[in-house]
Amino acid sequence: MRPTVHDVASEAGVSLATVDRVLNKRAGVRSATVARVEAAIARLGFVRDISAANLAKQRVYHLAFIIPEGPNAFMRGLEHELEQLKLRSALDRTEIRILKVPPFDSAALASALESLDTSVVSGVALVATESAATREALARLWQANIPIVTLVSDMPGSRRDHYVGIDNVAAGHTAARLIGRFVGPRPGRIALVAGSMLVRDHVERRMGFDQVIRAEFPNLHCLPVLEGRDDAAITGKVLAECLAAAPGVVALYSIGAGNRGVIEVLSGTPAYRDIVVVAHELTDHSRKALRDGLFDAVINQDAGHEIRSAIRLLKARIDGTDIIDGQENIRIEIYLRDNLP
Amino acid sequence: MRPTVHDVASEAGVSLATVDRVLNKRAGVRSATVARVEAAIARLGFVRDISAANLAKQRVYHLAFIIPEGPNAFMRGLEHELEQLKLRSALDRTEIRILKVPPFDSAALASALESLDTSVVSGVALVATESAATREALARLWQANIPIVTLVSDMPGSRRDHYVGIDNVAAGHTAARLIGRFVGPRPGRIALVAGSMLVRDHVERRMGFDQVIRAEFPNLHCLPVLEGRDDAAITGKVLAECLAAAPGVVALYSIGAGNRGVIEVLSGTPAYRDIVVVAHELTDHSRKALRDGLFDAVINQDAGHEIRSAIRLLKARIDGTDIIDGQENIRIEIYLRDNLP
DNA sequence: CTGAAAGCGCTTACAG
DNA sequence: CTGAAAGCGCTTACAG
Repeated sequence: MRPTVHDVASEAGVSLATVDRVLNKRAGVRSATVARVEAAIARLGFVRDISAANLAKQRVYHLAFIIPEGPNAFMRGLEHELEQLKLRSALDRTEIRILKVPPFDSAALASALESLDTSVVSGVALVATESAATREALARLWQANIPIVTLVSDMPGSRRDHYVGIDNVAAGHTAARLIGRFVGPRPGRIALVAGSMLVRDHVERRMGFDQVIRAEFPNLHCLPVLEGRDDAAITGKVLAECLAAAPGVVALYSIGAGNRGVIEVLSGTPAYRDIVVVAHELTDHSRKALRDGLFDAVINQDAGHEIRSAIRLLKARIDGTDIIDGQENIRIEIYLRDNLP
Repeated sequence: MRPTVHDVASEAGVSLATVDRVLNKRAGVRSATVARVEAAIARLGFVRDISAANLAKQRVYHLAFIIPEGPNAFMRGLEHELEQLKLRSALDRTEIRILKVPPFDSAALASALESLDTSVVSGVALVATESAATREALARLWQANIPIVTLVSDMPGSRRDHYVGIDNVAAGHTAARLIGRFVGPRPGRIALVAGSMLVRDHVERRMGFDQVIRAEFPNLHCLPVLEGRDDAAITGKVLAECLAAAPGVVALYSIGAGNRGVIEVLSGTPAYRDIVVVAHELTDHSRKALRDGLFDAVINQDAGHEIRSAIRLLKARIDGTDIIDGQENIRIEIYLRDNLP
């Protein structure tokens, strides 16, 4: 049998209340007593039963998720996963609150962060948009000892405990190799369509893509990046113009969330059907494009996994427990039409 | 506040013990009383707190994992994940027992299953090898109402609750498309190296591979399957003979666990370096081959995910709780040198 | 600075 | 067939 607080108490010759004080690092215990209890804990190899503690405490984890509003299908996917979990959240004493903010708007993000009541919220996950205001808002939470996790889009150097998402430079490398290998030795140009070059993940993917194309596929050449603002209409327009103007485009890398616009343009013109296309994020549209042979590969990060991982990470920091690294590592998933989940 | 057993008891006008009897479907309650309690549960929307129940019960989950012994790196990976979890298993009231059996030996598997004490074990996961004896052994467990999960290798039609692993036909499709696209339009032959054509997963991968090559890549032609018994020396020998005898091999599909033998042969002869290679399972050897450019892609299933999923599925059946489908879906992962985890 | 007692939401003998 | 009381491993007022 595992030792319990009772065992520790009698081993240390103190009461349960005192063991509890030491266990939870509460003030007001003589240091000699603390030492006695800690020695007993070590001797017995005591590990506290978190679910019993949570039961006694009637602990509820109040987690806030801040994600961009708008039509971005991937963000809606994250929201959908959150909603699913909310339905069963009472089961695990978890209260999830979703705050939606305008996309690409760091001021709105900062004020959402400022609106959080640090006496209520026990952990925060956010899709980051960088700015000084965001940084300061995070610093406030940090000072209140509230665990913070960035989701999908990171903010290195800020007060966050973890980043839950993929390595976007490596994702760019991956896209480049797929395109380079699928196109083969023939020469040609590559069209790049991003949402905005102000967003860190798009910049990183593009950078990674460029590196591998330059270094390993000298037959290919990248055109300047088109910015479609993750909007189908704008994306379609700029892409159509680009393809009409630039001959010899053999491949296309869709960096952001503008897949619907890309699909419309490509499926509208028979001559474009041979273009090798690699896009990001598995959605209804990109799945269909993959099945129809319009897209050749889709690079994905699993929204469900990311949400569950963010929750596990926040709870682990709240409880002071360990995590399993492999479980929290978000993979750069490659999908062809054959291995769709 | 969520309703508790106390609320249900007073709502139904019975005692806690009676609520508990109804909740756990224990016999010896008048059906009128059962109805009253069930009505109260429905009216209140009561959902029982499993961790409180487990605390009161002092429940321990006794899970048995049966996996093949021997040098197969993937199986050793599964075992490693299990050992990692055992270190922290006391934390979640889970006792994991690993039984190792000779590979490809259904008689040994069956007797391992027969050795399990149904009064102790609460759930079983096994890497299946098909046979009548295995089937009967599983039927015994099924009769004792013990949840069963097949791992990595399935046994359709047997008494198992779930299969935790990939769709191997789809994995074969995926390998075929990668090879077809990477090779491009030039004609050539494909060497196939499996462990044994008596193992269901290898047969299925091969079948899926063949389907896609025939239907979509008429420039390519599959050679007869070589059987290396998942042994480096045997694999190396048969592959070397095959490549020496058959000219025009442009690609190789390593279906089973014989990657070390494949690597030795390919890296030993400069002329073989251009062969497009797709292999299964990420191990130290296959990672290195990918980085060195010897392998072009590796198809993987995540051993850690599979172990965690098997445990979640068994516990859910034991507790009678729901699962999240997306979380238990094992992906056909594609790795290039760029997206290695 | 420390302890005795009650309670978190369940289950389990034991009595009747 | 049903209920009162104690207990699972922890925490929390309240007293001293």
